[in-house]
Amino acid sequence: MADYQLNERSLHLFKTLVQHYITDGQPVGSRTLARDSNLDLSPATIRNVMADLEDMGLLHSPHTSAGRVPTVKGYRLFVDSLLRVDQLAEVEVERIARELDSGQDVKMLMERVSSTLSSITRLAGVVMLPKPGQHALRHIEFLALSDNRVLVIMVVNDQEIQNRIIRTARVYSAAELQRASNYLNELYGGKDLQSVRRTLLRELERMKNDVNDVMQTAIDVAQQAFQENVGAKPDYILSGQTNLMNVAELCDVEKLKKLFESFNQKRDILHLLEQAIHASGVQIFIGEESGYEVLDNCSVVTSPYEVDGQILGVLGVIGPTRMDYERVIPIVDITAKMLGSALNSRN
Amino acid sequence: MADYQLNERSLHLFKTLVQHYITDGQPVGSRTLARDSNLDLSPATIRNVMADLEDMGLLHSPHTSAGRVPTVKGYRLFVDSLLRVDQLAEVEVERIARELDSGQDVKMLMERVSSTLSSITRLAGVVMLPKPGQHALRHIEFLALSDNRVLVIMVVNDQEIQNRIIRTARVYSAAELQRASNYLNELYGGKDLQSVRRTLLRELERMKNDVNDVMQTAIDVAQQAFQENVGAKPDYILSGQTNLMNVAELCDVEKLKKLFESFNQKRDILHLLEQAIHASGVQIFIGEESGYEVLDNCSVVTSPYEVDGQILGVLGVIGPTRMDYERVIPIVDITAKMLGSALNSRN
DNA sequence: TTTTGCACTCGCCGGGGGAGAGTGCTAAAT
DNA sequence: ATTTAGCACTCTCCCCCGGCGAGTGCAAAA
Repeated sequence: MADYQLNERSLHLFKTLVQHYITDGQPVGSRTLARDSNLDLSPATIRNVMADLEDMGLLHSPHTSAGRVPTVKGYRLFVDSLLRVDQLAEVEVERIARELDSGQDVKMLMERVSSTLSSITRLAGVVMLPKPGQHALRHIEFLALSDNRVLVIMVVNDQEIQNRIIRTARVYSAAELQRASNYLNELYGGKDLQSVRRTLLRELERMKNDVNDVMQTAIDVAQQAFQENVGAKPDYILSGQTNLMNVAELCDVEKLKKLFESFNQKRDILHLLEQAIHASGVQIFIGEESGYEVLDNCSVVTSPYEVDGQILGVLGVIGPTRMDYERVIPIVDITAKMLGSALNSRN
Repeated sequence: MADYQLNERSLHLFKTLVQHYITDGQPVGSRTLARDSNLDLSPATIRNVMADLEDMGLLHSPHTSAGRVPTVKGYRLFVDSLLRVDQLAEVEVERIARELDSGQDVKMLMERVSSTLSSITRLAGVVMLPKPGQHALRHIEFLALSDNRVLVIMVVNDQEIQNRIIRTARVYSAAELQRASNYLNELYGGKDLQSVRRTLLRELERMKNDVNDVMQTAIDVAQQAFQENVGAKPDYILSGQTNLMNVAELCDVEKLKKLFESFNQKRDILHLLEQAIHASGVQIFIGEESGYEVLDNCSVVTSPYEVDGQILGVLGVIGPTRMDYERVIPIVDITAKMLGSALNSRN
């Protein structure tokens, strides 16, 4: 068994083949490739090269007499070594910037990003919300409602607002609540939510009965307010699923159904995104590589977004394995950077 | 042309046919109907009856030699006159109650309702959020953020919280904002948001320069806070779209795509729901009756939900025309009532 | 090393034909 | 007068077949 080598020519042919396949979706044969490659070679020669590439596991024939199609390994090689990523056209950059510019709160901004990604790439866009543990408590406020209910408003990171309504054991007066919130703001302003919670619990334990009224109220109420759901689990926003229906490979209703169900269940996608958050820069999961069978025939292109070097979350798109990487990659890249600076500028 | 009459027998046969078609999805022929009707008639007789029903426009043959299928008019007759709606089993009522019971805020509750509807009926559930104009301002609060930004928190109807961040021309101190909110709460607490807005604008016009500091601040800030988006347009929540993929009639990817796109664009669905909100009790839109072509082959079963006789919104399910009305109708009905009382109990 | 020539393999597509389901009509039965 | 039986007919669905086109692999020539 000769150990095959990838010379310039075969690489060029391979790259041409992949590009052709990405735009067409059809297996590409030797004649077509001979025409497209600008190499002035006969189909027969091309066939020999293709046979070698197939032996190397980069190509694959759906059946005896159809052209060749890239394998997962082939895509890997393509995106890792062959792809040259174009600079994004100025127009597109501006378009992204424009779409992102007006945003009320963070969640809305994220929705914006997701739908922008999906409409520009014509794939499904996904954005994972900033992961928890990064939330610094900026301000907390209590508001008495009727029936022992208290509205808690927390401003975190100076940009995100969380509300919850809690039920309390007894009625608190507006003044009591005011004092409690003053107390908490003073003591814990700027601290991380998780640690606030831990500290509060410890405090409560240590002081038991031996506390003054203000603190008693504060701890009582705050304890409930921070319970569990603090900075809720990271979630994601998905847009443009309909775009996936245009993709021939996914036109099988059964497959599509599975995919959508997995979107609903969130688990698989979330795992994948969590994996992606640790790497920096654009990352590409090709087909089965993701390890989630629902994502067979799909690739996921992600990039984390960050503020002040702190990675807050990850965004990207989901599409067919044969998506137009040359276009998608810079879009995801730029979008992540712009989201980062958008988040930055509002601090 | 004899004017056909619907005697007991033909009605019974018609009803049986519709029920059969609803469970099977297959055109039903004379032999099948003869077996199912318990009438001890031969297929030939049935055929005569069916021919009459077809002449009346209640049935329709997909082609010469397939059985019959109900027309839209047929469905109308069926749901209006023939359907006897079963009491919902105790178990199911409890299930709905259980699914609805824990709910933090209103939006979450609505999401809950929508997904409950969809999982119980195995169709797509939809809930329109309370329409605007019903919002009584309970409390308003301002919180200074950095960079001339102010967080506005409004509690409306004592249950729903709205946040927005506004940018102000100059920096306001916490004390100023406090006074402004006191002022607004005092003057406008309990009033409808829309009318608050109108009054404010008038006020502003009349007083121009001749106002004291507190009022100036209050009006300045409040004006922005109430701008446009007050009580945002009514929106809706949709769950369980995947269920629609199970429905044979909708398995055509093109059709499904259109439907989903219309869900995303919201317009059509929203119009329909707005129509439904004016009627009381369960309402059923069958196929093309809705007037929206995307909803061809679909029916929409809705019911408004109300608190204290005040209709707040509407909920329902979307499914294939041949959905199981006998089951779906009481479910929608009960759910609307339960949502009403759930909303009531939190006041 | 590349090309030409050739036999071979598949998938796709359209036509043909049988099976099955269901109809409408007519004539007989009740 | 209504219901039934009989029958010819129609239409869909499905399977099978064969031709066509695209593409391959191999061997021999350039």
